[in-house]
Amino acid sequence: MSDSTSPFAASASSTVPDKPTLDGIEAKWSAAWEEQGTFGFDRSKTRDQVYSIDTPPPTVSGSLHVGHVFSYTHTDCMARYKRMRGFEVFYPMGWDDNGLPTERRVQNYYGVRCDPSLPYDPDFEPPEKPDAKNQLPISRRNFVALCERLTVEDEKAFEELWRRMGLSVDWTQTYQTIDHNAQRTSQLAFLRNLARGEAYQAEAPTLWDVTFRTAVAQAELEDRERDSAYHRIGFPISSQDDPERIFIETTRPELLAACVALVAHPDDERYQPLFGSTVRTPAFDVEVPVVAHALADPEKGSGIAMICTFGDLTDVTWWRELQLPTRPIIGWDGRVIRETPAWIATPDAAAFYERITGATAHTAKERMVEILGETGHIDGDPRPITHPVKFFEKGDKPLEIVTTRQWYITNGGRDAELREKLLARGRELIWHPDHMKVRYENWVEGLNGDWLISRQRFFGVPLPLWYRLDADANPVYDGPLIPSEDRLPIDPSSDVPDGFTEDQRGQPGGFIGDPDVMDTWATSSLSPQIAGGWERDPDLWSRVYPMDVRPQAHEIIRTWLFSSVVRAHLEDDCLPWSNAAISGWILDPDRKKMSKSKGNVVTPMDLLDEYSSDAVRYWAASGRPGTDTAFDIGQMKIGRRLAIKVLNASKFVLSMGVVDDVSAITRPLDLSMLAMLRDVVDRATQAFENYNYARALELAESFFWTFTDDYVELVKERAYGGQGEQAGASAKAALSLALSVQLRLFAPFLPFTTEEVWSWVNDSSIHRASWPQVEEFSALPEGDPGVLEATGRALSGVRKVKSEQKVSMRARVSSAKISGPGADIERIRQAMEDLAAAGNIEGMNVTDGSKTLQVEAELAPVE
RNA sequence: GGGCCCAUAGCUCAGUUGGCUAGAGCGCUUCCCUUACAAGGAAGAUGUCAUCGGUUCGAGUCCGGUUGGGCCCA
Repeated sequence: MSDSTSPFAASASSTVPDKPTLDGIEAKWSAAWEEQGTFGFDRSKTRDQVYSIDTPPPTVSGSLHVGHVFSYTHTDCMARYKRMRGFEVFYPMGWDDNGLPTERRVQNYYGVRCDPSLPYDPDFEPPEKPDAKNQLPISRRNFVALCERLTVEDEKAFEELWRRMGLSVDWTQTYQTIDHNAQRTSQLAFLRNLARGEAYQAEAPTLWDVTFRTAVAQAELEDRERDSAYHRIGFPISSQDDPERIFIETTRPELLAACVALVAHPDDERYQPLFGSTVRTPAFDVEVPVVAHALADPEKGSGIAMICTFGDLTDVTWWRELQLPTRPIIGWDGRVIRETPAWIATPDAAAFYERITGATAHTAKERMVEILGETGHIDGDPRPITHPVKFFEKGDKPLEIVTTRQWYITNGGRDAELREKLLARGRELIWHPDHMKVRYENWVEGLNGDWLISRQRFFGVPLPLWYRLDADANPVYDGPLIPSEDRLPIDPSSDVPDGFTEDQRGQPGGFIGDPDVMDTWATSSLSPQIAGGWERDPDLWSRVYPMDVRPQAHEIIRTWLFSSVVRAHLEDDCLPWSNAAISGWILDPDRKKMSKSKGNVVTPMDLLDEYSSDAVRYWAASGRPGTDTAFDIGQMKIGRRLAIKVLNASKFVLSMGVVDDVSAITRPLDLSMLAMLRDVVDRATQAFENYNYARALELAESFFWTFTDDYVELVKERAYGGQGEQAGASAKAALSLALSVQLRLFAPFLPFTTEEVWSWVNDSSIHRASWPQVEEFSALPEGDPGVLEATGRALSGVRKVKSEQKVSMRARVSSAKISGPGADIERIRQAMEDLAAAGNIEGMNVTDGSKTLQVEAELAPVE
């Protein structure tokens, strides 16, 4: 850390280049930082000296886009600020390769698909000419190996971008969400949840994606508006002598065979007489009761609905609360189950069922409508409607609801007391911006079940469990077999539980492994534990946890943020971090969210090449926390201009010679400029403390323009020695201090440019220098900020005359008359020599009089 | 349907706990090669602070309604 009384380290000899440039500085300095270990984490520091960041691991199989540059710059600005404040910054980097996006990418890239029934082929090589349409089935282990192979490539591209952007990450602290440590941590945390009764398995209706053939959690759902149609279907009333029929309207006639009841609102007078009686399902002739429930909407359709196993989540509620039977007809492949169900009893009914068996939901619907038409049970034409349908956020077929055995972790969705505690955690967390807290609260309050963590996928962390097989080789789900913690991570499909041998796998009296992997969020929710060395490196863990900040985007508050809070609360009864910094989105110029599917994404590396990393960072850092920001090339151009200006202004100041004796600063104009700068330091620091890096940048930038446009112009002649040695020393000392402070104010935003300049006069990195403090100004006599402000306005007045006369700014002014309010005039008088020099004014008359500042100037005749 | 955020110059946005004549940059106009900077610099023009009402000595700012936009949840 530099001596705070000295603007620059005196030891370094000044090496100011003739023509400073931004070209190549990214490569130069990222290599230097790597070599010098500038951002290495010093683990001798204790928790109170550390600022730890729970870095978002990017999905490496996704494409790099400008949104990455945007939000990661925000975090890096905070990291660099905290580092300069003297904190030891723990800034690891993770790669999120675990999960479905990687699987899909591997399928397309190599033209393969995973078939877990196939044996491992140690000599397998992927096809040379992948055919995405005709994918080659391979074993799970081969498939996972390809996933790992591809993610290594993807990670290189990300790391290259991060380094080029200047993220001050400690590159020795990296992790992958699928690596050995992440698997061990996820499995260990799960076993701890299991031991405490927070993880449990249940046979329950489960949202199911038929394409990926996996269960989906509430957090992964999204509603999509879809065209559909109400089909009006008549149900005969059971009593023999009643020819009347009850008409329901349904969008899912294909589930008629799964119907278990009809339901109407208890207050609905039309249907009250029917409650307690039964009707018969058309075609299938199954007797079902007519029941009452408040969730039935009298306004919807005919006001009476059929309850099926399971058409939607309301069906699940009715089924649970009214204790209705289970009659599933949709299988895990999304097709009608081939075996005729027991409740389809008559030969006619069985023949009808035969016509829909094996069909997709879509086809079954068409056939069912046909059947009902033939039997005269359908009334009129379908009535088109649009309605919201539940989808897996990564899927493209409507979800089905099937009953399966799955693992869950408690998250307050079924436990009011836990929910209240998690809501309290949300209030305890400091949100940036504050209003994002509401997203969390809305989500937690709306939970309607526990967290389903089983996923029927391949590239993920396996559930670390086996089940005993009974004498008939059927699994005994009670009392799963659990590995000891020191064996983790395990893969139950190849590892063997204690007390068994491999040849007992699948045999009567033997065992089988749980075939499922965990939800990716079950791993990602442990990113602080994975990066911070939980149960692996207690020393590190004690220095970094709970962490200081989780930076992330707002659309994953319900997933990543919430699940992380759940894990930390359950495991350590604490928040995983004290702050959440929520970044906004990048919008294209039409104010649409930028996304790959819209084809409006810009390749970040090209931007960095064109405008320089600091310029792009400047644009990113001007996006306030939580605020969506327009993608704006114009801002990058300004950033580039600012960076070049910093180089040139620094070259000027440093070529004057560094004067690091603050006692030499005596002139009112110099003290005025420094008084303004002192205030900027104070306010920029406060802004950073509130995570408002954008405000800090704005303050620094705004001062810098005043500094270069007015102050430097005013003192230039004096600094060159035009007013004697003492006056010159005051200017030079003020310039030196101001430059040193401003470089450090800009360092979090323009790390390359400021480091380049710093290196001309320092041996050590600016990024380990101390953040400017108001104490650096405390040895100075008090300055009046108004002197520079008023004198600057007077200088502008002189320039205006020259501009209007269309002459050069160097043109001589033979006489200038400046009048204005007494206070302004008093201030201008204190810098009159500088003003005369900057304006090239020979005779100046300064009088107190007019209400506003007036400048008249007479140009000297051109010789 | 419930909730949150936003609306300021042609564009992108600042505007702190209410306080003098509402700011910056881009773009535009007119100029200037000046010993830090032509990838630069100077000067200039540009506003019904979405709208209606309220509180106040005073509202871009606080409160309520309306309109428009975005997002989250159902």
